[in-house]
Amino acid sequence: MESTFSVIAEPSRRAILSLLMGSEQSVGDIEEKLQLSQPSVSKHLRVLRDAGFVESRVDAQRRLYRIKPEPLMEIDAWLAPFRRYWSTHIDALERHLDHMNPAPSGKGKKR
Amino acid sequence: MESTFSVIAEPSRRAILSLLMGSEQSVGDIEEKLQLSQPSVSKHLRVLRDAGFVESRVDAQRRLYRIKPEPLMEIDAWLAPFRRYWSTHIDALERHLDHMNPAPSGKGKKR
DNA sequence: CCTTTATATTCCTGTGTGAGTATATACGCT
DNA sequence: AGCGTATATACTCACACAGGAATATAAAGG
Repeated sequence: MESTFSVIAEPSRRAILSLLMGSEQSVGDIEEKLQLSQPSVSKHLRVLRDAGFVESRVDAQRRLYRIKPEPLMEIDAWLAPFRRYWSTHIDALERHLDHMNPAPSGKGKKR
Repeated sequence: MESTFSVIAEPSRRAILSLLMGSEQSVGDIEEKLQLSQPSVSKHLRVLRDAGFVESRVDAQRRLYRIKPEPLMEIDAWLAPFRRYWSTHIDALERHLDHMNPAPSGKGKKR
């Protein structure tokens, strides 16, 4: 089974998740709005569901899919320490935004 | 070239990024601390650098790698709308969390 | 029942990628 | 120069995965 991170490595799957953020959608809706083939949509939804990103409910012949938050929250949790890191290292970031200054002409590096 | 998201789909690369969050590290440091082969570390660092996640500076024979924030911030930006989504749909999330917890005490449960 | 609509699954194939091994490059030291 | 250390690259190989085409399953409706 695919890991949480590799699931969202796929652009179509990210697009599906973004689309589902608006409201629940049927397979046909997704197919049309994202211009994907029907089997492709079904297969991506399968992966998303297996990883817990979405769940479905039945509506006659259709299946309506909607987002489940947990896996994305998990990714967000992984990112959290890095967010803290930026805020305590803004200086380093700013230095970087300064762009590369002319190379230090000296040598004398050691360790 | 690999997309920002697929770069962090790789567990070793996420581990490298987490390690670099502490401080800059040489290839050998990473190799030892993460128990990876040297070529593997170098190749992952290549991918990370090509995608802008890290940069290196030279220290004698060694290369010291450190994090660059931009790509992770980009991922964080993609995640942001979903975060807003949770906060406006906390009810649904709570229902879900309720579902996995035993009910506090004698309250009616309907389902 | 048979047909239509909606979705899921199977099979095939090409492509990309991670790991391992071996080799190349770069730098420093004596 | 020659050696040791540190890192990068090349070359397999095996395998996972996305896409397309065809087919299977499911539900509704005449």
